[in-house]
Amino acid sequence: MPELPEVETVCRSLAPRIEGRRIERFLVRNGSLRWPIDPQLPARLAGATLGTLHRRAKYILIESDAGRLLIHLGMSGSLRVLRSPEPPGKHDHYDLELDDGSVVRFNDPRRFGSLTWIAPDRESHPLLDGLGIEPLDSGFDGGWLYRATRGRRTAIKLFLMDARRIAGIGNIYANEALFHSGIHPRTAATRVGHGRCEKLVTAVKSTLARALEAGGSSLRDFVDTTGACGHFQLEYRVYGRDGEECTRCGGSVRVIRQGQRSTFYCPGCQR
DNA sequence: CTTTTGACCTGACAGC
DNA sequence: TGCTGTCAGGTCAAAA
Repeated sequence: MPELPEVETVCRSLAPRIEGRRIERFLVRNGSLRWPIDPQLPARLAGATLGTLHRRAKYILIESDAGRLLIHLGMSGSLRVLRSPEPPGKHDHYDLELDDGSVVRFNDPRRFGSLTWIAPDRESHPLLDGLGIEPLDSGFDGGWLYRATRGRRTAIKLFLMDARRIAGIGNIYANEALFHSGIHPRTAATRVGHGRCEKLVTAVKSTLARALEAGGSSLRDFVDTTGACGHFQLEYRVYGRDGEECTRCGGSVRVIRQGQRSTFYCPGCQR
């Protein structure tokens, strides 16, 4: 579930509920996530006051006077804010109990998510170092993409998804953006010229922005309730539509494998 | 350095 | 019904 727009939505929804709140108790039920949760973490953060939230790629950063929390939702993670107590489920791995009685609860069946900590005296974190440009930043433009792809023979779709180049474009958005820009996902990155770089950047930005709108609207109370997805999936042109009719040319959407992930595209529209 | 592959996990679903 | 295999929104680490 957590794509970049969804992580952004979670941040926006979470921020007003937790900024300025104090952590009364930090309860870890199962610390074996992608990386084990530091056993010292609950003690270090008990009593801390939470500050501003930020998103970097698909990471959620939460400032506090005892250091920063770095949260990743992985493939199946979600965060909810509970207003009244509720018995924890099988995959509810940790709770942040806040001073207003609410509980921030992390659920993640596959446990690909993570919770790490950046000490107050540390500038950054190894997981954040080396992340590429944010796709919604103004610096990410056609010229940037053109320069960055010169000499790169990897497929353009894999390039889009390489976090050390561009941070936060997931499988869905790579597929959708390539469809909207008419580029075949297997095209060598270095063979995408000026014009198509411009087009691709525009497609990436508009697809993400559109999904943020869609996610934002139906995810407004995401952290309060069920963790249901937004409705951007209703706008998928190729993702998950293997064998279905292309909405643009009427041809058949195809699926191939790239980097052990499924790539969906329209052979008629994408060259 | 770049590119590819394996690994981490559970759950849902298709096919037998 | 139950078994087996495949796939899933991510991404790091190791191998090639």
